[in-house]
Amino acid sequence: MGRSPCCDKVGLKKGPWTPEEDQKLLAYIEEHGHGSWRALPAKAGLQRCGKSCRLRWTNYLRPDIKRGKFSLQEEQTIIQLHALLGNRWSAIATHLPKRTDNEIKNYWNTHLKKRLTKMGIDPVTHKPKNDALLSSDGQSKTAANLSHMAQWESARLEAEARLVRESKLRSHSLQQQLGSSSTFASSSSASTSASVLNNNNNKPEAQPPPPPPPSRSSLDVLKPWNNGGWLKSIEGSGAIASTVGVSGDLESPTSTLSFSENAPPIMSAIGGENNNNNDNAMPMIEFVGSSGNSSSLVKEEGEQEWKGYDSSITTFSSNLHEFTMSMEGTWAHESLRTSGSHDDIVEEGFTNLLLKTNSEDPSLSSEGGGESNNGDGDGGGGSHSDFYEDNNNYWNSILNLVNSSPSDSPMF
DNA sequence: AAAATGGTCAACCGCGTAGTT
DNA sequence: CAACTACGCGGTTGACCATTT
Repeated sequence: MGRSPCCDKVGLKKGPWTPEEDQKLLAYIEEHGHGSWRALPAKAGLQRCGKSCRLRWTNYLRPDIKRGKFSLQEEQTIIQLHALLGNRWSAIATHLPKRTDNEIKNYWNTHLKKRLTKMGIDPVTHKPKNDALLSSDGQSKTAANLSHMAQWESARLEAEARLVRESKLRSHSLQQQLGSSSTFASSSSASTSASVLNNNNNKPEAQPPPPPPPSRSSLDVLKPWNNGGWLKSIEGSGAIASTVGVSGDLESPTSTLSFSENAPPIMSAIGGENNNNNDNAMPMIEFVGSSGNSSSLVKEEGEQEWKGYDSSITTFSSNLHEFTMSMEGTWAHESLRTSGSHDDIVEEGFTNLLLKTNSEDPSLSSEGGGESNNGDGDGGGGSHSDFYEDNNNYWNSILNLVNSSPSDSPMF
């Protein structure tokens, strides 16, 4: 487990990059691709360690990087994904085209985190701070477990969405290798994408729920999840349709998580690049909710339109809390605790839980969880319209929150 | 005008892990 | 299987700039 000594070598330059260094690195990668980062500096004539070169490339020189202010939609995406994924910046970055994990991380730390804090929302848990204070230790532990489960499921979603990208990038890279000498962009992106995919899938959080499928092949990850039936159950509910191309066929994986208008508006990782004219289009989180909001999504820049935040905060907080509580109830489910059946848990799935966010379910409100959520994804006994409406409210409130919260409100 | 303070962000550091020998 | 290499990730630092005092 030796650590890379590359950065310990003496004589290597550190600190800000000069334009000359940038030019050298850029020219080398354009011509040869980055190849081995460790070997690159010598070949490119740079007095830098490979790590530094990689960082400079991925965070600054890469041609497919968008710089400048984050749009409102990007902010929304970050906040939501952070609620789901925590500080997994690379995973979050996969949903934000042309943004680097470093940039997102910085933006979160310098803008969004503060904004949420000012609003009385814990930026770590995304719960109202008052609520966090009230919760007992036991609840906190349970919530932590739930968070892990949520992360597993969200990771699955990431992987699925990323599959599309990976496949596309591979084919793109292949085309370029076949057709031209300029391969740097696609090869870099492809390797990054693949690596991120592996890395994320292989990086379980502290106490993950049941072990996920083996992750050597990203498709292997998805097979049990998709074929095992939990998605079927969701599909059966009409809530979500997820397909991964031809099973096990990397050639044409298409991944779509789409929702009908009446479906619970969780998030839609829009694959669909196959018929997308924009080659740079990445799977973006698409918030499908009640009307009205969609238009605001295209508003420019988050500095504006942060009005009406207080009511949104209230709604957001309470809904988020309800969501968490329902997760607690589900996670505490006896079958999940004792049966050890991975299928059960897999079938339950975070998405399913999300869809089941129904605070009216009495079994969910009882401590220690009750006999609920046995995973048929049918929405239980409650009325579908109410159920969908609750979920609509939940996600829309997040949208409203972001849409309406002033970045520099005098209120705070 | 100068000093102090705060905000931003590029870059570094250390760790975990996949892959290789 | 152990040792090692290489890489990517997230946390942190520090230089730079803007604003305030």
